Amino acid sequence: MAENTTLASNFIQNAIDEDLRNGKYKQGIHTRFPPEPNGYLHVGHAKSICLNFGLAAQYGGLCNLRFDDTNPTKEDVEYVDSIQEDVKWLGFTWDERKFYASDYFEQLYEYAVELIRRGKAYVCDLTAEEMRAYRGTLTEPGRESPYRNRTVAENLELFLGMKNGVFADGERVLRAKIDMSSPNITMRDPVIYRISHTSHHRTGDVWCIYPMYDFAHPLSDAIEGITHSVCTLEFEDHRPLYDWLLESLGFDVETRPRQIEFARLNLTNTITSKRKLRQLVEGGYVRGWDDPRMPTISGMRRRGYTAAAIRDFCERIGVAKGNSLVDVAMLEHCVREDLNQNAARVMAVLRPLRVVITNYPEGQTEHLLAESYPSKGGQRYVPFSREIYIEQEDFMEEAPKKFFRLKPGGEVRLKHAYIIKCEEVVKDAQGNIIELRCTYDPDSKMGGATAGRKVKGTLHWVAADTAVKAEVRLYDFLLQTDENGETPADFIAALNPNSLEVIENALIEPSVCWTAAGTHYQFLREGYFCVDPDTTPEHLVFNRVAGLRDSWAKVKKG
RNA sequence: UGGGGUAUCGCCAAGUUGGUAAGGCACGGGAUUCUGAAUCCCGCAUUCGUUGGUUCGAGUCCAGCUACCCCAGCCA
Repeated sequence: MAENTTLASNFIQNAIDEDLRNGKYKQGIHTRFPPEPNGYLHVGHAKSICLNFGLAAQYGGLCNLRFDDTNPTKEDVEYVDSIQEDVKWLGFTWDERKFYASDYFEQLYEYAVELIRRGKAYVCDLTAEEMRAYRGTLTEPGRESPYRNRTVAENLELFLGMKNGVFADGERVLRAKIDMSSPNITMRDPVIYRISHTSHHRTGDVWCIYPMYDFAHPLSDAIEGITHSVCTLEFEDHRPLYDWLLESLGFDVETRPRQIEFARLNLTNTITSKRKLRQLVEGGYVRGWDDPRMPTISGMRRRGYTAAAIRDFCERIGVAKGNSLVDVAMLEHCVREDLNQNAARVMAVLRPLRVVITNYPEGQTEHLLAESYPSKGGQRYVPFSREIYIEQEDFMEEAPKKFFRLKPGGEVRLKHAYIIKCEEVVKDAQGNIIELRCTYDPDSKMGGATAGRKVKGTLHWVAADTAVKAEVRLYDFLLQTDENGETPADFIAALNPNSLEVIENALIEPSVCWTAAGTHYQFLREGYFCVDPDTTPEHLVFNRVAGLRDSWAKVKKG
């Protein structure tokens, strides 16, 4: 592509480059995307997906998809299915390398046994509350558990008992034996296995003990031969534990995985917390995980965001270690840029105002040639007749000086058609404008004698007799954020009551009557739209992906 | 008051061994236009949280200070 755009490097690439220079990871770069199947993926995950798969591609390596399914109480197959669909849709492939942490339960168990044998883990009988008390605080060291010095044999037997289900949930845990006085709380003998008599979505009731993230993750990485385990900032404190485990179990320093942390994505006007998104779904604030207002991958897909736009966005925002809040305008810019190239142009009138062209022959219809892609070519025919509809917003009886649209006595160009002049305004008993009576310049269409005449405005329109009715759904931000773009503490109270506006009776040119869900269009002068899956042959439904940039709106505001 | 992090334009973000501040978004101005879109120009940090120090020279090195984020789940 353009070589004048210097792609910014990031600290992760620098770290990998350095590792490579130092002769580490001769086996090649290997990353992984490790979602927990406890919810739908959102934009924040898209950043991680692009990063992990992107890094692998960039270094000629591989990236695995791995479900981090070590907590059966929160996970479900519904989520593993949606996650795969979303990653694929984003344009990435894991080939045969789809794994589950649960694939390794047996090996993980063996590693835990080995840790016990090496005197580096013990079974602890403290209750959760007691353990909290023993852990100490941020400023005070913890105290050693009275069960810390059990013999290896005793630990082995107890751990086997845990595995065999002789204990109840919470009765005992397996802990790593590290350092209760460590200033890093993560190192104060962290729990690595807990008892939970819960059936797992993949392993069923085979296990009643499940490994904790801190234990399962580094080992899963090592088992898969991951070289760079990229995760978010909050795991930075866990890195010493990650390394401790691999070291304690004897993994080779030159080849074992290295954890690198980056800052998660925050977007203005956007919720990027799985927990909060779930609240929206379960509380009925949206129609589901794929509601077009949701920042989930499935929501954005339904809304009409393209995978290319999302990938471009992830590339542009970069990767760093500082917490940041990206302006959602950046995302919108990326969709517009993609859709401007790739969406067919079409005319649709959202809020119709009837216009009768009094000097146009009754009963006549012309099929005017119109370009569909300004940049790529492609054409279609648009029918024109005596009665048409224009946008209500495009007429003003008392227009300000800078209003380049229709006004009494004024002229305007109808896109792909003629220049018309407003001769009369028809109102109902209440004074509402219900119709405009205009005349047209018969020579002003493309190729005509007066085609070159300059009029200030150009309007989109549809012919009354051939227009197709459509439902159009307009979206606004789900979340109203403060001036700084921050999400208020009570985000439910900050939800935008006007995030969805449904227009039942929009009119669209007949060329789009056959269209499939997911097809993108630019409705001329209105924005980018995408056919919603609710569409049927009898009832078209469009989602507005994004409006066009609107400098008139700025002028209007002053 | 413990530990781990981060501080470069309104928002993201480059800045490899110190050599005299990339790029994108947003914004402003102009050109162009049968989409007030797109496109095209042009503008937009004498300054890198702050205070000192080292140096011919520091965003990059040193010291102090300040601000913000994360950590006390048998969640991930």
